[in-house]
Amino acid sequence: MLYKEVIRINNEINLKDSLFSGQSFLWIIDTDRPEYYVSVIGRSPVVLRQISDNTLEIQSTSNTVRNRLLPDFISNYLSLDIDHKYIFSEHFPPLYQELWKILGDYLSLRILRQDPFETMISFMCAQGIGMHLIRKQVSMIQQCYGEKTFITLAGKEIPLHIFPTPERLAAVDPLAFSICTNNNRIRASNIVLAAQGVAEGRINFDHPGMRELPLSELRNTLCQNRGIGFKIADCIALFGLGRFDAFPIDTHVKQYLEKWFNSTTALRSLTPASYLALDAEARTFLNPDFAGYAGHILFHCWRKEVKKLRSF
DNA sequence: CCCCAGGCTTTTC
DNA sequence: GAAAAGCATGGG
Repeated sequence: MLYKEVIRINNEINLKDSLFSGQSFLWIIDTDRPEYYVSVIGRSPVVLRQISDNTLEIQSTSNTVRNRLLPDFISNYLSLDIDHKYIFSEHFPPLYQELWKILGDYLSLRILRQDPFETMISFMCAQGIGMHLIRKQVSMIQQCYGEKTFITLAGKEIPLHIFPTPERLAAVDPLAFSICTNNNRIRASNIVLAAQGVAEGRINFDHPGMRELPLSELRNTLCQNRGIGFKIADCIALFGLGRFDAFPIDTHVKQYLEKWFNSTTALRSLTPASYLALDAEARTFLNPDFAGYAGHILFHCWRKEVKKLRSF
């Protein structure tokens, strides 16, 4: 049965940039109806469309999530509970006036609260390669190992794949799986090991405290797994565990820290030591509780406005 | 041909 | 300790 509703929100949102800024790699656009964005959240196929700055149309044909709860479900996913005024402190705009003007168009970017397992695997695919290759890997994992389902949109059935469960990925042959990891066998093996960790309960994202641990402890815990370093650990925390204080530092973040914030630390090569130094530095001009939320807005703005990247 | 992409691990000084 | 090489592929 089709369920459709319009939800109104307090803040503005840029839905497309929020979904396609590279925090989730799983949203697709139906070429016949490019204004509709389709994906599976949890195990529920969902369709979203932006109606105005602060209204969205949401659709679902699934009863996995009780449909009457869908608005709350979507609100949580899009972090609509987070007010814009928390993200940057009041001291920020006067200190960085030029940057603040450019950032204006990007403040409506929302961070998604995604599934932690999906987030972990997606960002393990993101080592030293371009965004399109990352997206290719994640969608191949979905299509090769994910359960197939459908969403009905305007009478047309669109096929979709649910992201595979930890148990499914735990059971695959790493060598065969490497066709999904850009032929990188080490990465394939690391992902299978991580999936086994989740399937066997050694990695437990539902563990009480996982979302309250001090950031350094959480990061060190996640880094126990092969293929996960500081950056990927922080991405899992930020996008998968709703830890908006986690501040992942990659090549782009390093670049904008130098150019926009005159960080001399950012001139050094990115090592564990300089990573921690940059992390501490960023918290002096970003609100520490929302450093990663702000960081993702800066990241997306940097890539689009300065690097002129079209595909993201 | 080069260098760079949402890095991490191993080896070498 | 810090630096360098290896991993893999596509695009500028």
